Amino acid sequence: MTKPARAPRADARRNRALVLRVAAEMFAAEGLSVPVHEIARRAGVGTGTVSRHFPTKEALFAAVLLDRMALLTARADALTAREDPGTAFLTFFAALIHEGADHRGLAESLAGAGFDIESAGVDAGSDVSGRLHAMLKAAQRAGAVRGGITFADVKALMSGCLAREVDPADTSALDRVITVVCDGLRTR
Amino acid sequence: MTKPARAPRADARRNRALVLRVAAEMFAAEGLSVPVHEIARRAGVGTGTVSRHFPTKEALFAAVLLDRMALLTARADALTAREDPGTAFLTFFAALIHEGADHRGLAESLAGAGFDIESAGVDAGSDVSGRLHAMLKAAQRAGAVRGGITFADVKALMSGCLAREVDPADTSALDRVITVVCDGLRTR
DNA sequence: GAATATACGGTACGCTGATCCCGCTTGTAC
DNA sequence: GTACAAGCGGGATCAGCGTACCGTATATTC
Repeated sequence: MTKPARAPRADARRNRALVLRVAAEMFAAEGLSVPVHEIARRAGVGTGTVSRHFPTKEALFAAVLLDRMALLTARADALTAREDPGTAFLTFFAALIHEGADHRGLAESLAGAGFDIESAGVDAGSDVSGRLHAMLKAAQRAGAVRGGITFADVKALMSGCLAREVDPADTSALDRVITVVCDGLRTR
Repeated sequence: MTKPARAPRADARRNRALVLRVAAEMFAAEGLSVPVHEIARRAGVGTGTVSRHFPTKEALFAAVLLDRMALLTARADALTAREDPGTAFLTFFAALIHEGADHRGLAESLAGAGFDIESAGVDAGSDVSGRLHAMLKAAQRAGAVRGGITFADVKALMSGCLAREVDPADTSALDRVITVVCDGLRTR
């Protein structure tokens, strides 16, 4: 029933990987507004090649995020196992912000400008949001994070730290902002 | 030398005010992405009329902000006169965030998506940024706000509270986020 | 080495939105 | 009331971007 569908050609596999790598770099550096056309040019392929492997720009972005997300999920699980709930949550929170700072496209997506990560299905397999949510609840039960805060508040604060105003080259600025927010999240 | 330039016609003045009012509402409700075309339609005028009064979309947005900015400056001065530096700063900080929450266009602009307020010259006359900066420094001198924080950090945190994730209809969510950030800003 | 499905490059198309322009209308001055 | 500049509406124009298509090239299979 399911047709055998022989393995894709070697050059196709290579091109797919190449496009994915270039797209990751460009989304990270320039944000979601980089033209697909430009990604193709930088990868040295035609636009047709890009759109065949990734039918839409959104699909391309989702593919870029997928593997990154898997790494983050693993990180979350490690923290949950090793640290107390409060530390685990705040550390993962900070890690996600750093991730976004290295990745303008991701930050924009979190901020709601462009594609919606969750609706793009990126989150489906590697459930980063779910992990963060669970860690928040655990930290609150442990009394480390103030109780009124909702998961939506946390996401808002996260994307807040990634606002363009924060000079991405200035890591100390990012750390100051993270410190302010984390201290604010802690129980008084 | 300066030509007499007789006063503009009554209908022109009326139309300018009308467009300005409609544009303010729509930028507030929909953000910077609302088409100029749509503003004209809602105002019941042609696109030509809009572009004659305001040569570019950016100019229109700047005009919308100008009077609002004047109000905020006055508010800042009143707070500085009446309150201690720490309270004045944090209150004004919260007020600016609430202003942005009522004004999606302003929030987007602060977040760096779209026009840059400062380069649009909006801030030139009514110096809201300057006021906030001065209030921050005063609050830090008074020991109410932690010292390491820079003005850029404050702007980042501000636009952070305005991220799309915060449901604008849910004022309590906004207040929770503001509380977190303000507590984080205070000296330990 | 020949046959063929697969993949390629790049052009063409359609869409959206900002800005410009021009023929007509209307407020204003005398 | 008349003349005329100022102002008006909205279509034309231009630019940027994503997507679909098609003739050509090439990896794979026998």
